Amino acid sequence: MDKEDQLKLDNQICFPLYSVSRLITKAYKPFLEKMGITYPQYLVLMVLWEHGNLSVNQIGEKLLLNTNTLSPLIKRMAKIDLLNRTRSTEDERSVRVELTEKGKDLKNLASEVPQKLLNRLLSEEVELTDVMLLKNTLDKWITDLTHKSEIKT
Amino acid sequence: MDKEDQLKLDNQICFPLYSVSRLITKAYKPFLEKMGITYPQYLVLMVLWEHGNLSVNQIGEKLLLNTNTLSPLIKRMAKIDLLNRTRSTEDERSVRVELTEKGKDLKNLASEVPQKLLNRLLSEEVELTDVMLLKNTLDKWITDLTHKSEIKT
DNA sequence: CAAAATTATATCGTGCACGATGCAAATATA
DNA sequence: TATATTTGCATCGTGCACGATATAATTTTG
Repeated sequence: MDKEDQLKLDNQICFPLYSVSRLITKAYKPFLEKMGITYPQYLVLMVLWEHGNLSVNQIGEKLLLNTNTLSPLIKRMAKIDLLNRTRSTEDERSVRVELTEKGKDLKNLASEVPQKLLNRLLSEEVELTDVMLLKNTLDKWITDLTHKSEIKT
Repeated sequence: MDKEDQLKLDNQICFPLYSVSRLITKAYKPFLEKMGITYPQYLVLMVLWEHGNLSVNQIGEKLLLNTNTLSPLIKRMAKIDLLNRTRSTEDERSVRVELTEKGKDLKNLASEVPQKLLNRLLSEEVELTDVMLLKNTLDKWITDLTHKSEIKT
């Protein structure tokens, strides 16, 4: 593959990754809308369901997000009564995030989501082929990388 | 895998996809900053380099983006003199997007990017393991899907 | 112990994404 | 041909992402 080809859209790992990521997020949307939440909010809930109360920072570590994204996000979630924010007493810098009953209850609704998503994708040919395309690009890309790193060592 | 496990972060295809996509975009950043562009702007340029002048709509088809995203994006690119926007004379609704000399010249700089990115990722253990994690999740996920669709038919 | 460095969170500005809506040009239809 | 529909683009509002910066609390260091 020459430099010209490498500049083509499908040959750069980033584009399939970027578009499939958006596609899958969109596939989640109808289910999340029923729960009244967005996709990043769903991620925060999943972390809290799994690990219990955490600080803003700890949530960020799990999701690879900084506070400049998380702070407003968590505040919006507090506004719709999914969680409470309280300053820690031992460390006044730290904000403890705690699920409300409403936040905890959503887990029941959410537990159906992964299955429903799979079923939905099975009936949507387009999305599935895009996912397969990503898989192929990713595989090729990883083969490339491994090959290169072997040469280096 | 029961419903409880399915709700865990790493078992939902969306999260690795979402975080690796952001990770890779971030890896592109230093290279794109030298060119004075963002990642979505880089995508638009790649499309135009490959296909020549296109309408806003045609660009959207390649990138899977609607005009509510593309219109402002392309206007920003026009502002920094990467391209020109002209209403088509045959069809007054259509806007033709045409690279400026500056936009065309950027291709030379860009042609180095894919190689440099690979090298960068080879030296960044963290990002690489995340990519591998995505690959594994994706593989497992696709196996699941194929299995399910076989049962259905 | 006081000054410096670190840490946890928050705010600001910019640029996406995207659903909803609007509008004018082009096309289809009665 | 008048009307309805479709098409191409744009705008608006909301919610992320994220670099840069700020601030207060805590910890480290001289």
